[in-house]
Amino acid sequence: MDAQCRPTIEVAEDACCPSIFHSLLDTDAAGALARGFQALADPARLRVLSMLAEAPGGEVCVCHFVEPLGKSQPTVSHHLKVLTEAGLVHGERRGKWVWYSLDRARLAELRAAIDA
Amino acid sequence: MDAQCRPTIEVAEDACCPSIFHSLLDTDAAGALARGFQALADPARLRVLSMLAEAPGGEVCVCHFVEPLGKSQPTVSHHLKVLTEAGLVHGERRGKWVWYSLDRARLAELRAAIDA
DNA sequence: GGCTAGCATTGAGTAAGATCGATACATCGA
DNA sequence: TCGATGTATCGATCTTACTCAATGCTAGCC
Repeated sequence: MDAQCRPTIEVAEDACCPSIFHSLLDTDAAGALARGFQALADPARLRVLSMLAEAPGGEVCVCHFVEPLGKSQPTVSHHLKVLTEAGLVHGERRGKWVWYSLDRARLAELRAAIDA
Repeated sequence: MDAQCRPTIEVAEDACCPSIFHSLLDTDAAGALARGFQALADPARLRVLSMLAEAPGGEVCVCHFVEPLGKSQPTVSHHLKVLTEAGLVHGERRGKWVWYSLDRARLAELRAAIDA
């Protein structure tokens, strides 16, 4: 930090102080957002979301994920759990099968956050 | 996989085959997207982006990040490098200082990807 | 009940990421 | 040239995440 280190445009002296940044995105909000993006930060999970977005009926049975993803069944189940805990998808059991669908509202939240 | 496992809405028998999903989001595209979201998946980096978005002049000197983030200088430098390699920011040296600014086009790419 | 099939959980191994102290590099002023 | 300051890199440590084999649980069928 240095008195000569300030934005190139003219601003009030007080405005070039770190304190003005403290309230922009508080630690809790940043953490919550980061957990959401963390759920998107895996190729397999992105492909799961892609499959759900394009699926007829908007839902996909777990058994339909395994072969296209090229991952073991436990690994697929793990990724679906991560997405579920992030609020991005939710599953519903029907007999022997579990069907997953997108939570588009939660996705919209993350998309909106990028604007900030 | 089971013959009785198909979407609840009526579709052609052939449509309920994993092969229709193979081309939705290929492995390379998913990997590139995942790296972008991985860069967003950290509270400190989100706060960096927030500070850049709100800063007068659209740029912030490195020295202005350290105290608000509550991280050591090497850690801040590391996060700025991650953001730079993800194409989300870029830095410019001016004398002793390095100023960082947002790459809003890259951010828009990630935002658009959530729609897919 | 016993069997099979679909899915979730556990445990272990490996890889990747966050953090910081020490240090190197770059720039500026004396 | 030398010292001071801002930033980046290195090395080490610690935590977190991905992956799969083994196992457990649930639902349907005989």
